Amino acid sequence: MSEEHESGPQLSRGEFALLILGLLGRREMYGYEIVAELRRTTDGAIDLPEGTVYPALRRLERDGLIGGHWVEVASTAPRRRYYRLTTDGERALADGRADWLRFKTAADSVLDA
Amino acid sequence: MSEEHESGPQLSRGEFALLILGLLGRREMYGYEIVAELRRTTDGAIDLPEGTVYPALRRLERDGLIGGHWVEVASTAPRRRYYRLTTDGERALADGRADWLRFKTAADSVLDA
DNA sequence: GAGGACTACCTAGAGACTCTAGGTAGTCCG
DNA sequence: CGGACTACCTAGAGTCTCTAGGTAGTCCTC
Repeated sequence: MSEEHESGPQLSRGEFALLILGLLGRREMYGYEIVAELRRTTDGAIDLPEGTVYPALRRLERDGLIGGHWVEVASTAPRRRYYRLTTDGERALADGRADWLRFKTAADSVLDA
Repeated sequence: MSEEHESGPQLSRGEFALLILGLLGRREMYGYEIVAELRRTTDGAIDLPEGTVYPALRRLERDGLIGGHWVEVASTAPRRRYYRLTTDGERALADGRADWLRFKTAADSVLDA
């Protein structure tokens, strides 16, 4: 009673954003690289289309979780927008990791037993 | 080249539907019970509002993954609509479990390392 | 030198899902 | 009578993912 468990939205709402934060927690990366790295790191299990990633990056930047800056690579090649975590982003990543752990355990207990 | 990995939509699109299938893989249940059982089984980590569960049940039934039937409990109490997995539902649950395993491993490799 | 593949970015719009915030209707308790 | 509980339901807003493109330059191959 009065527990008032704040629950709120469960993980899975923007689950992919957490994966992007996870990658950016390692080092700066640019959008195109994130797509490739996600595919490589997960052996192809997670393969987000660019149309999913670029908007997600803009949302994350808009929300102040990541910061981006343009980098000219060569006069010939396309420039890249590199992103890194902000302080808020690091906090969100830590929270997200905890949520993921909880959710994973919970889902396992429903799907396995 | 020609790899053409069919990828398709990742898990997380309708992730909660899989949890419902997981519960129904154990035994017949009705909507209100599913909400409570999900909360109980997961120690409150997953606490779906009824407004999420009832529409999900109707989608699953519409898609032929579960079948429902009304049961009168007592002349006084509200009747319940019990659901059980269909053959297609069992197959979907098996596929979903495999997807979940892949996704879980993949997400861990992004979030941990 | 045309076609294709690759690096990088971008957008619009459709579709699907989750959540909020209710409502119905009866029971039981204080 | 107010509140809590069992069970069901819906409408609408909001958010996200995906499809399906487009831009623009480089490089390789036939």
